[in-house]
Amino acid sequence: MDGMPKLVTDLLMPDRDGGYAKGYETRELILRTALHILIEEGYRAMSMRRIAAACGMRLGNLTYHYPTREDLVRELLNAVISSYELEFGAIVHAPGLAPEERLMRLCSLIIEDIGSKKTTRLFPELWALANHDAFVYERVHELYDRARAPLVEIIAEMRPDLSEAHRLDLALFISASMEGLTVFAGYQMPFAQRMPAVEQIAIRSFIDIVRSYLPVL
Amino acid sequence: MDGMPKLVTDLLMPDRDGGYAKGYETRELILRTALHILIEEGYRAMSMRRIAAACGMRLGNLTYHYPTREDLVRELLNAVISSYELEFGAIVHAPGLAPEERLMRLCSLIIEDIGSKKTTRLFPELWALANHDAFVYERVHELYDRARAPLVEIIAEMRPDLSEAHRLDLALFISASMEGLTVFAGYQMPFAQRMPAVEQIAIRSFIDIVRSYLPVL
DNA sequence: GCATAAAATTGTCAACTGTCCTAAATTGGA
DNA sequence: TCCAATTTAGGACAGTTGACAATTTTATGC
Repeated sequence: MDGMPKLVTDLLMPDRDGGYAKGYETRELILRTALHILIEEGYRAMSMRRIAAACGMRLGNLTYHYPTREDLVRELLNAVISSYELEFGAIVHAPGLAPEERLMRLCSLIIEDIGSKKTTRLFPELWALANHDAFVYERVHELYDRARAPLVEIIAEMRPDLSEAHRLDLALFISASMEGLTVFAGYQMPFAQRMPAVEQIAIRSFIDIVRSYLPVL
Repeated sequence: MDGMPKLVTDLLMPDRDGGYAKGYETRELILRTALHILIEEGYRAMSMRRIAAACGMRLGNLTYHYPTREDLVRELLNAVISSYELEFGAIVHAPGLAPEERLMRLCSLIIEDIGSKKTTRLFPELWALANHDAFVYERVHELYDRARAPLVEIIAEMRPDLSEAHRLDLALFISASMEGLTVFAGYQMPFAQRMPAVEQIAIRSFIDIVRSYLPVL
């Protein structure tokens, strides 16, 4: 399809409870196809009929597996976000390394993912949806909470003198800084080629601020 | 409506060429109403009929002023983005101040704007649209180019030793960092209350990195 | 105030949307 | 192998969408 690396597996399907194997495969095809349309053409184009057609199946079959569009969207988000959670859960358990080094590697991984087509295209859609849909809002920020956790841990090692709240502030800034790169240096964005340089700046900046941050009282 | 400050005037209408004053007012009402729906309910809800109804007019009249939905969206984006461009064009012409001080003020203004309901809600929609619409992509990044210009200027004063490309890299990082705050600490976002603390971290971090950045060869 | 350009109304069109229902085909365990 | 559960097909429904055309109403320069 696109690039080969695929940092994050596209979808993490929920466990199959009952039903035939065929149905499970069909549901996976449906969600994968829906995700593809969402990424390539946007949320507006992701209609039930459009998904069914792209799957090569009839509308009736689609609505058999996902009775309403809301059901489909919820399951799609769950599957997509779960795959990111899985990824960030398995990351950076590299003990023995200095916290600075682990911070660098973690940020590198996140920024590399931000440069991927999937993430660059998907997350702006999620951010827009989250502004008008409580379920999406909840699920997206739950993901960010988990992605921030290892960051907070590393910061805690580097700055045991700081309160938990101040560590969170630092993690928030770092997290937000990286996410913001999506729009400017993400996949096919105007400054995608500058990503390596900006990444260096970002990581240097993050280490500096974590080392030197002195909260105002 | 919401908060009173209104950093950026909502819309900058194009000059009226021909037509009655009534028509001009109607077009302004249409775009203002469309923007309101876009912010409150998202792009999907912004249908021609929905806009017409919210304006208290008939669909036929709406399509008289904007024959196609695409026309309306284009004009809306032009008007909205123009108002931001006007804002950032008139900003931070405060000579006599140290560049660090001007950098701080500029970033404060941008971050304050990011915390507003309008910007927090509007820009994620624009980012998502830009991924699937060349016109929106063009217009949004044109806006960012202009918003980055004063940043690059200040960086040039602080770091005359750097090449233009490296100044741009720094400006990109700073710009992206701030935009990223939208999702985490923007209007009604989970960490909106931490915005002041994160802003302090951001600005300290920006000044540090601009002062100390040493590009790799 | 009047004539005319502009604006607004009203109704219609085909295409698309999500949801639902029934019947046929398929799957996979007994 | 057979049969019941599951999956798929196919059609229908009411509602919505963007676009268009004919008509009436309103605004404004002369």
